[in-house]
Amino acid sequence: MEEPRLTEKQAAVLAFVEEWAGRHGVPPTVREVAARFGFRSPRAAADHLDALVRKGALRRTPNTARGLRVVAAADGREREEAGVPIVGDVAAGLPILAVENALGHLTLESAFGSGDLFAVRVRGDSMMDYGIHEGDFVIVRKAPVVEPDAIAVVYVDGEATVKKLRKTRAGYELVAGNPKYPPVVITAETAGFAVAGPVVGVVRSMV
Amino acid sequence: MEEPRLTEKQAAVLAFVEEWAGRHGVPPTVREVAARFGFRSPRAAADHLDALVRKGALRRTPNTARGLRVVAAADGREREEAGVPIVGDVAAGLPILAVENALGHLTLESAFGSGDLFAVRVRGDSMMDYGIHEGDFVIVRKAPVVEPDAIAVVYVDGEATVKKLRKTRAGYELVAGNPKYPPVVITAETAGFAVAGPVVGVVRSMV
DNA sequence: GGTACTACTATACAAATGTATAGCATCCCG
DNA sequence: CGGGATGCTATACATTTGTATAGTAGTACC
Repeated sequence: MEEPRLTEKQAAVLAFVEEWAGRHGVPPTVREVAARFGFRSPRAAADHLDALVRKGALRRTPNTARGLRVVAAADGREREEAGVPIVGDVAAGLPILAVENALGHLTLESAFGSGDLFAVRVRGDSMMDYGIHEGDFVIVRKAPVVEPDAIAVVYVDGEATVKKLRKTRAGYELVAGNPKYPPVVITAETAGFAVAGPVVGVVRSMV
Repeated sequence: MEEPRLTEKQAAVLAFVEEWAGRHGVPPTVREVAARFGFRSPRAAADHLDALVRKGALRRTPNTARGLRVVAAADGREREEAGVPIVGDVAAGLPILAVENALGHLTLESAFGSGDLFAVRVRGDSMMDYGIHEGDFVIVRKAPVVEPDAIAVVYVDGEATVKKLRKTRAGYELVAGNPKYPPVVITAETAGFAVAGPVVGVVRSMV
């Protein structure tokens, strides 16, 4: 089954389709391919896609939005162990492309420990200054007490929030990571206050 | 038991989206969801999808064909429960302590897609303004091309860095997320320049 | 009794998107 | 030399598809 070789342009289109699909969860449209390569006509992109189908690298579903499917990966690679390989630091020269050089594998478990964890999604910008943004997942370890000045998820009046927990004589002070929001004072009398646990990590998906 | 984060119907819709995406390579359209459940109006399906988004189980790209993305697997109950349970948003009252009410499970794969990923640890404060801090793990999808203005890992002169990639006529401009660092101009002549791939996520461990 | 959420029907619009038609230019191969 | 593949521009449909508007009904909750 000698598939005809792909031209440079076709390979580039195929790589783009793969990348887009991975990034967005859905393959690109004909016009999105055209836009990426600066084509002024969707026909140009469609031509390439059709060529890739003809050569067996791609499959298309007619009359279907984003009806693309990569059959042959541009660089036949395999999926191995769980997690994501850690290949080094960015800022020091390193041979990233060689996955063999992986320093280890990053998994949620390895990164955050295997305690009693849960995740919540952050809404709002109240923790911006601590690098926690809207849409981030915050990983919390279930625990009734936290260290002083730890960032934690707490319940106040039945509502859950992420805040920096500062211990005071009377109780706690909940400090936001954004000057827009004033601290909240918690005393023994404050109803509906409870500590869910410290934030042990943040996961942000930018896909 | 009457605190199910997802209703039965919503869970069914989520499961269908997952299944369809697996079988067809692309997520279903609103109307395809409607057809599956016998809805006579696309609105009914859209309602469910929106509800799933609101509850954090799904993500949608507006005005985009098949712009669905499953964030939290629906079948975490009966299959392997890898990852960390997602229990909701912080800022809305929610019964976090009951893990049974989980919206799904957060794994690196579900969060970042299933491409060819690797992780690197960030050094320095050059991407501070984009919420990427020293010590963070940056998740990168191996790809030779990235979208305009994407944050990506690139090699310059054998050294790897995270930067915002801005396309220029002559080549690229590498913009740091910190005014302290001036942009780096890349032309065709620049030696040792290569794109590792776009940053698709950030993982920060604060343990 | 009112409000909110779920769960739909029905209709319609506008944007997103695949596809068709018609050319033009280059390059390789027999 | 001629034909085929490549690689495009330009324009125009016809669907496909997301979304908006307007209702109806049941349930839960306070």
